[in-house]
Amino acid sequence: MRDRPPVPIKAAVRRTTLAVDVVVLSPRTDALAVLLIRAPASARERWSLPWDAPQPGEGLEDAAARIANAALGAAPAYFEQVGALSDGRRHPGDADVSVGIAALSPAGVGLPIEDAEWFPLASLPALAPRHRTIVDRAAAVVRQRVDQSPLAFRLLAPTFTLSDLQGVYELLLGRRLHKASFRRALQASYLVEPTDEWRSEGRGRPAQLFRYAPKKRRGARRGVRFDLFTE
Amino acid sequence: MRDRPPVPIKAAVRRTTLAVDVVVLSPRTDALAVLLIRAPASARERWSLPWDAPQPGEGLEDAAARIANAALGAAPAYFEQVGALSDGRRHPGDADVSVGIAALSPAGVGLPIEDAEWFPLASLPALAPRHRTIVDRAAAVVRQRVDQSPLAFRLLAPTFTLSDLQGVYELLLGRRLHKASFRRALQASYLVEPTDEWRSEGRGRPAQLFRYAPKKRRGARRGVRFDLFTE
DNA sequence: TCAATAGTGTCTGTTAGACATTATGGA
DNA sequence: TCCATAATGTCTAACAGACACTATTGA
Repeated sequence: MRDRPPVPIKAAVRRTTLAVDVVVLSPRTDALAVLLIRAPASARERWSLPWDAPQPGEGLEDAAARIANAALGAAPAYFEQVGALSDGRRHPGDADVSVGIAALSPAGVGLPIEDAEWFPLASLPALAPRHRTIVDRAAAVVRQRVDQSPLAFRLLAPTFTLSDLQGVYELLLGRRLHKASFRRALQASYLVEPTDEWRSEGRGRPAQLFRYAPKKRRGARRGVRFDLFTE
Repeated sequence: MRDRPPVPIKAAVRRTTLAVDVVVLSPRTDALAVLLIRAPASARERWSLPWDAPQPGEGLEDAAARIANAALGAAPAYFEQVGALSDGRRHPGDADVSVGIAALSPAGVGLPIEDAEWFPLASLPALAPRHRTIVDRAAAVVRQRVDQSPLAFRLLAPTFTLSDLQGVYELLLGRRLHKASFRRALQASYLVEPTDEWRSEGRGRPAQLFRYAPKKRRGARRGVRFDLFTE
């Protein structure tokens, strides 16, 4: 059992082409939307994710910020890495390895450039296979981390109503939530504080505006949930 | 507002040096342990994570499997990507970008090569700064995903007692769990099935052996938890 | 006045943790 | 016999969801 290949302690590092592919997500008209840019006529698909190679010395999140900014016309509020992919799937720039990054932006922020457009997550046009995978993974990552990470608040303006917040959670989770339970749990979490402003939208009672203001508190210490469902 | 930099639709892809850094995790004597390999005398730190550049055409997980196999002498049971890093922190091979991958292996599997050793997660020797970051992130990722992913079962032999399983969860979560609650939740999850074998270890009543055998079931549909704790 | 939305109080079934008890082996 | 560990039953407090109700605005 001692004739295994030696450990590559100081292996020769090969050179690889690397792309940062950004999934800019934003709530648009009752659906999560992705920002896509029009591809040149020569490309096989007509749309693609905003992407680029990182500049020398530029961090991956910095590159993602630059790329998102160029397409959206504003800096997204939050970045979450989706992971690195180097399967055989085709990338528009034929990069060997892609780092997928989800960028979250509130509705109505920024003015996308002429060649960019929002598409609902549920009805995307054809994308290069690797971009398709990255979008799917980004959506999964965002859904998975929504209650460990303040993701939802990054899809909202600095002040928001509790119905706004619940709406974002419903978009992210893809299902309706119970209003009273949602507010009770939110109250117990000390994540938001009320402002003294109210917003009136058409009919109905005006809603109080809140802001994200998490209070330090000890972790929940709850039991194991075994939330694996094999589908 | 139209004089923003053009979108890099077809940017020139630069070449980058890429490393896959593997955090092999295994339960050893009541603590999670990481497999490190002895670095050459010329290196600044005496130990490092097993790592290598991916071969041309080799997927990242394939590379991680090859690298882990070379150090551990056996294939780990599970891989979970930790993410890509390209901050300025120093890497033993000076790679521009590292992809960190956590590899899980049951206790007692494999025979580490001569230059490899297990270190408890809580008392690691000095590592190159980027390796240190990757280890910390791997531990965080594993802790975070333990109830969405069958991680715990990959740190156990194919059959195990419920006390074994609870012990692994306690290692991963870093806290004690309530026995009756743990078993109730496990029962309700349909993740394990009993075998007709029993194991007697020293004193005490012998324990029944179980195996991981998840049944298809619908997702839990529970409410939002707001499990962000800012510490 | 009606319609629509915000926000809250109460009830009930479920569940997590505390505690106690039984079961079964080895020393 | 005693001790250690496995496995399970019961009680209780906390919680999630259903439902109903009040509050406050615009049409």
